[in-house]
Amino acid sequence: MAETTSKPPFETDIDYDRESEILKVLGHPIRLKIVAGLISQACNVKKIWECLSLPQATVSQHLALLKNKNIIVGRREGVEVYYQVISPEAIRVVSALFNNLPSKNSQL
Amino acid sequence: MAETTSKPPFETDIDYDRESEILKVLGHPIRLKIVAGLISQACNVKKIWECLSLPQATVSQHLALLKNKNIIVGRREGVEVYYQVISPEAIRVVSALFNNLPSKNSQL
DNA sequence: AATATATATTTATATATCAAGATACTTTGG
DNA sequence: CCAAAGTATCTTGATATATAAATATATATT
Repeated sequence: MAETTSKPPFETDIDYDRESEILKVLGHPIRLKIVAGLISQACNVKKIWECLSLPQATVSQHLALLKNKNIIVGRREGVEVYYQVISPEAIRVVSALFNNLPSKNSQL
Repeated sequence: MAETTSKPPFETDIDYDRESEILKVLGHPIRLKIVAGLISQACNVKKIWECLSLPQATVSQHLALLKNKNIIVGRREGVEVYYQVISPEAIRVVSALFNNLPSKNSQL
């Protein structure tokens, strides 16, 4: 049944909306820094904004976005919230971008 | 000297602006489709917008952006312009995103 | 309950991006 | 030079985004 034409280079059976959404979220220097950092180790919010010398609210907003897009999750430990990256795509992308071996930090 | 403190997870010696810029450019479904397609084979503009069923102007604008950010280059062949991906980072990122072996389509 | 610390949300404003139609440019053939 | 095909740019209105500032919430300790 059909589909005999030579497969064009522009696929249609990939969720480009979701994939590009991940790239878009990572496509901001602050969020990329945050995610790259969180890949190497989970971290609480205060340490993040102190390390990056950014206003707490700014970091919190970016974290909220990353959380809403299911790139990271936070687990509460007392007063603090520790975030970590849970999106395999995000981990692969960031690793590839920085030319790390994808297995190097592999948490999954 | 100095720098004896345990290296924090948030590096500062990486060009996050440029790296995030690449992700941002790729972070749009149309551009991601275009780049993914162009990675597998260089292509002229008309074929691109025909394949994607998009207005020519829309595709041309996205191509212009990709060109300005040095993700792709076009070479003219008569009336047509053939585009191809030249950014190694973009190739790595897209390959990683789609979980391809990075060496699979490797043109470099 | 009151306070201090950590984190989140809301609001306002400036800026950037998007899609698509209209128009202009470039190259080739006549 | 002119017309046609392929491609690029300009424009406009709609939508999304970034950041700061202020405020709100949650938790732990006293």
